[in-house]
Amino acid sequence: MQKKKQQRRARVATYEKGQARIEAILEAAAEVLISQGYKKLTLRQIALRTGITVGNLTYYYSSKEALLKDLLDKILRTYLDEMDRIAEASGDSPEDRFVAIVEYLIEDLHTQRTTKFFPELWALANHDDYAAELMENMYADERQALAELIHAINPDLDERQVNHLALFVSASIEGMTMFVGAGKKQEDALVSMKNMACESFLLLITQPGPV
Amino acid sequence: MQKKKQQRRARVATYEKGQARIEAILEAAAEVLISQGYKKLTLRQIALRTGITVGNLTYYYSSKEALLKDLLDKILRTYLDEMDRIAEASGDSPEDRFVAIVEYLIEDLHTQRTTKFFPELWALANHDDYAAELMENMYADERQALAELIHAINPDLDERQVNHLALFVSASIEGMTMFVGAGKKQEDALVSMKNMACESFLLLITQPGPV
DNA sequence: TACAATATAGGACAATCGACCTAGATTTGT
DNA sequence: ACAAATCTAGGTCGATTGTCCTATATTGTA
Repeated sequence: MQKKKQQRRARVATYEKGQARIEAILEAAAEVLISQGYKKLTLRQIALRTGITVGNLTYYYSSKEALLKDLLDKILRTYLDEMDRIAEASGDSPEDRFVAIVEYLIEDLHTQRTTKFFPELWALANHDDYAAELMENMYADERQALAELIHAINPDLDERQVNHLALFVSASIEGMTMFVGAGKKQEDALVSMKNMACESFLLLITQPGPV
Repeated sequence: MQKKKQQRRARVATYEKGQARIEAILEAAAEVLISQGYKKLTLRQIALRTGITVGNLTYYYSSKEALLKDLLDKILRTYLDEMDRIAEASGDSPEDRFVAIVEYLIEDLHTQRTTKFFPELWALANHDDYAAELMENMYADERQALAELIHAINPDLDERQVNHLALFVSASIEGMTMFVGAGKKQEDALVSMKNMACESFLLLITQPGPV
């Protein structure tokens, strides 16, 4: 048996003050991660940004690992929630809804938060099993939403084709992060990318080639 | 005047032994970065893997920053060199050469090295100016090669269209890293992605929509 | 108002990091 | 073969890290 170790997430905060503190801590941690990178995501930086002491921080999170888990959970959940909101709020035709999601995902790239956070997540997932699993689950949800719309657009596609198309769409969009993200040199090409992506994806869905 | 500081790269190694040591150090550093991530890329890990002492390591690299620069230079150069080789070695028609490059880039994803290294590079580029510049230069070279072929395939496209198409192609491929890379859950979809990408890209190039 | 639960501050601790120093071993050119 | 250049080992140093501990302050409740 290897390192068991008491591994609760955040301390159960019963008072309002404690609840608010945990929120503040996670928001401060997100800001540090995004503005300074994972290397500088230290307990002291987080405490400083939250406006509390390290001692107080460790009262809420007994380990950095637990804090990181809550942080990743919180951030990824906001992205999934927002995507669900977009998917439900947009037009009735599957094409409209598909385009709405693709456009949302691409437009979201020109926020500093998204541009900086995801590469950190991908690097983290390289060597952190929990981050890898969380990331995989998030993208699986995203692909599921895309796959349903793709199937509705072209019901002739079999399940494998639909899943692979969703995967291609998702991967293509994520790849834009390093090029048209906030502050990147090609940022002004974001609109072009959006149009190309929509056109290309719809063509691929409605007129699938061999394989 | 801020931190000037003597900033040579590697010590000028005049003996054969020294030259070989530097090569061994950079290879060991690459292995550590890929197998353990940037967080564990410490002078002690690198020295251990090289089979030398930390004192000896700092004789060749007076700072970790200098070592990292040489490491990134070396790795990125190998990718550009390989891409040039592929571009020249493949068929005569621009379509063939375009497809050859796209297929090479995608197939390369199922090596551990590529799958692990690039997310580390992207995260590094988030907060390290040198890494960001080096990365941008590499992708600019890649886009240049793609753009030339795209123009040859469809000479009717204007320069802006060609550049944006090259950007879309490059971004789409990079995005696959997190999904069909070595050890990823969707790795078996790599062949499908390759076919979809080639089909989709060629369609986009030969039948461009508005914008 | 009292008392127990919760929250906070401040510091100590071992471990690890990059950087630096010095003395000795090895290699090369003469 | 010998001196100079190069390479190597081993240790120390201050700074930073996550974690832990104790004393005090604040809060909710009986």
